[in-house]
Amino acid sequence: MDNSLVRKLSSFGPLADDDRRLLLDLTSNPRSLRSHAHIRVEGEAPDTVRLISQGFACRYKYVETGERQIVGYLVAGDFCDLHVFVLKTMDHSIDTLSPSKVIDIPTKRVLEMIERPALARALWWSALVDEAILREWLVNVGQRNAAKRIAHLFCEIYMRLRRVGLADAPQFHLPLTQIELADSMGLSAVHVNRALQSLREDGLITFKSKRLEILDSERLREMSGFNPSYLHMQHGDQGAP
Amino acid sequence: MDNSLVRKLSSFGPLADDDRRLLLDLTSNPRSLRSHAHIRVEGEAPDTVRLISQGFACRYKYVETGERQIVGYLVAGDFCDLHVFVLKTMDHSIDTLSPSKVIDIPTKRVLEMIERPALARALWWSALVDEAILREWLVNVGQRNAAKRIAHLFCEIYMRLRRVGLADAPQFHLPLTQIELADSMGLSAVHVNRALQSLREDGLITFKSKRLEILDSERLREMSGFNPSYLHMQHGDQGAP
DNA sequence: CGGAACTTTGAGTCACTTCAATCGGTGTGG
DNA sequence: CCACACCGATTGAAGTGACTCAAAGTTCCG
Repeated sequence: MDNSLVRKLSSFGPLADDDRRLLLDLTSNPRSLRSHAHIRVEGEAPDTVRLISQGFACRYKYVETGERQIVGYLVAGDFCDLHVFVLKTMDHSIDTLSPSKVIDIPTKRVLEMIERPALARALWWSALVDEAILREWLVNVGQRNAAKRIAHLFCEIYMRLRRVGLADAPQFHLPLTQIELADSMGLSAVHVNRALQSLREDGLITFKSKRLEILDSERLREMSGFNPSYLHMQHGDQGAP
Repeated sequence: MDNSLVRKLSSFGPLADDDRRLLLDLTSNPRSLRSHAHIRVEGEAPDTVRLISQGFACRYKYVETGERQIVGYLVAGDFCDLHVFVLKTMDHSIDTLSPSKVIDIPTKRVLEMIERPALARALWWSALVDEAILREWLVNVGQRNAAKRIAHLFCEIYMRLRRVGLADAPQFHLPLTQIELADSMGLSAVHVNRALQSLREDGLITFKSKRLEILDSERLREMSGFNPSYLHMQHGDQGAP
């Protein structure tokens, strides 16, 4: 028996059976959300920890001009917020990008998790990796051109999906529009379109009907400067297909 | 009795006397570092938690082209790494930017801190705020033009220095070169220079000999879209001078 | 079938880059 | 105490990656 959360936390280190069982217990009874539903809204004060159990979502923030910046994607096994007990309000929002399932973990259960050293460490690891991903996005947007940014993002998502068992082959469902890609990478949608064309012309990817295929993952990684070490996958494969 | 760490954690919530005492105990015996010394190097495996007790430092990462992206600044009271027990290696480096003092907190002491609920929450808060700052940097670099990015950064640093009692007036020591500003904001040094000129011409700041003066903090905040809520300062002032 | 949302293309513009030179301050060794 | 060297700040000029605007094409879906 297995699910995305268990798989993800296992990529940090092996879990004992009872820890695994506790995690599996949590994930019963998910709530279904349609595409483009609000999971969290900036300013609200969550009193549970919310977990994505299926689907895709994104974190984002609006700026004064009305533009938005997507600051991260969430896939199955990712926590929306580990704020409970600590931060009063959300400083950003989270929306689904596809029909999804989410689980609300009541604070009581979170405490149970934290009391188990292995799970406490695994949660801490998960938070540190989220932060490392954010750093890498900043590097990406700050230093790379459009094609490289997008290529780097694709490499990252591929690795993260593999980690939870959702992308055995370098070919997977990726429910992003070019507009959403633009909002993630600090680019205009028009320019994203042209950058994608160039990646296609170079034989690196195809991306059509929300389906991404990585044709040459070695070259994609190299041209984008992708180095998966920031994902801190201490166990399991480091990615070569 | 007081120090930067205590002040910073107090901006999250009041501390009991014994918690405060424990924090003060930690901060005896700092180690002095010259300017531009390495605090942490990408790839190393820290076995302590390192804390900046005086001075300025920056986190950064190099990309394949040899450019670097600075992904954050550290001021007195900031932790370099809360990785211990969890992450094997550093995925980025940290250098001082001025003569500084750092403190190594052995894992034993970290455990003592975590055993106290109030301190555990305060550390968790500190980590969550670091992540929020990173998100805001991504928004900044992804969505704003050069002058606004720099203005936003100045607002942030001002708030963070106030929080630890290092900037009573909107005028303080800021040991950054234009090159470092460029590396932070994803800009060229030449363009940073011109953006600074425009901020000066608009009567918003002066910045000379590593000294920043904010002439009109209200307008600086407004033009850069700075909203301090992401710093989650639940106690203490929210910033208007 | 029709409309909305997304993708693609073209043309013109602009923010930011690169290259290159100069200027200024500061530390150092003779 | 001066001369040199070095680093950072500044300026100018030319190039370009990415943007905006606008229109047309395509896909999706009720």
